[in-house]
Amino acid sequence: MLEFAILGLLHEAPMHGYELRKRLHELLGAFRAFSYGTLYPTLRKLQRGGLIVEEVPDDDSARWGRRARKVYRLTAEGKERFADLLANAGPQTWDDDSFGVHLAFFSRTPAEIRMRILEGRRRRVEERREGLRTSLSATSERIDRYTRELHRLGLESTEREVRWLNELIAHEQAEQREQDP
Amino acid sequence: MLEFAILGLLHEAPMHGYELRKRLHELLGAFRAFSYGTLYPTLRKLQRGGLIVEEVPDDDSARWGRRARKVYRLTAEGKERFADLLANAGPQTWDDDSFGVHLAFFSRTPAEIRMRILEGRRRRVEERREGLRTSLSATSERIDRYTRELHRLGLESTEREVRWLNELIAHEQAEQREQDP
DNA sequence: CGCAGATGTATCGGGCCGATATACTGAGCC
DNA sequence: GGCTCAGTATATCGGCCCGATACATCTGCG
Repeated sequence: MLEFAILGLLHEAPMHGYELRKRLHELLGAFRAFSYGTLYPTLRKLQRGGLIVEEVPDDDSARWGRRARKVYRLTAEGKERFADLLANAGPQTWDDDSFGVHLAFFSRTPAEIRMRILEGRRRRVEERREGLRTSLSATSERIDRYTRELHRLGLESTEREVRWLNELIAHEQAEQREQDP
Repeated sequence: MLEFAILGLLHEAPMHGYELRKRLHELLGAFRAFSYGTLYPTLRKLQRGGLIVEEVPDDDSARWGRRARKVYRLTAEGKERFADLLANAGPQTWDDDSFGVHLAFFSRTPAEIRMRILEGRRRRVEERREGLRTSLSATSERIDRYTRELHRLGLESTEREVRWLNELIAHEQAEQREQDP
């Protein structure tokens, strides 16, 4: 997931680790964090895989004190890999964790993939919603007041997300109709 | 987290792994999964720590084929440990991941700890809400339509959760007043 | 009788987090 | 000039947890 996000962000411009993390936070803030403890190892992994290259700017003015910042730039292979990941819409794509990240790069995602992701996510959230409805309608003595409240909040947010997804899907369809004759 | 949940569930009755997972799912379904890949290693860890004991029922009728189910029972140390964890209300308690689990065992949590957790969680969610408001009000060209939509959904759900927390907190306070003269 | 689906235990590789260490920069203050 | 403090920047390590996978048994259905 972080690999995908890094590749997507470096598409905008070359960046160093700290900056990547800030942009990541800006983009996903509420949904996903990604700590440095994952970021730096992942950068090294991408580097080893030849998807990004590290560049220490020799331009003195671009330097920062005596310490050099490491700037990462996407390679051709990296761009290719990102395109592959963009076109990939599997079941894990609609996980809580992945969905937000994929959405953040939606404007670069092919229209029919966007649709598949949106609909897959909707199915997923609807399933969860039904589970919560069942659990709430059951007059089970097993579930106490607080758990019930938790499920009530869960039900509300799944319902809200389904509505939100429906809006997005409708918008996509409208756009599609504009494109086609 | 899983350690906490297992200890809490075994408080109800001794159980084997599969059953624990089902109860866990019932309790947290929408918020947290906990796969077997975590469950079984954690059970062994708890066993090594002396917090639970494994009991293979010698009663033949309780057996399941030739293969014995392993039933786990809480020890006195385990109960003690769970009580400690219940009384502990630190900043990680109001993480997305932990909060749901803690709430699921709220009826066994001391009232003032419940209050601290609820208020801590509220602060946390309010901070996230403010971040999203800022990001949405900024007329930034950096953020595209889809990311904006994502933030809009995030804002709505944080707002709803704050309201939900306020209700819970009000209810707690009302209960407190009933107790005290 | 056979077979699908639920029950049940277990391992392994890998992703990610939180804590922690280290070091430099710039602004504000006296 | 010298002080502190917040922000910038890179990095490692232990540990939690997930998904995939494997294997075995029981139950109900046709």
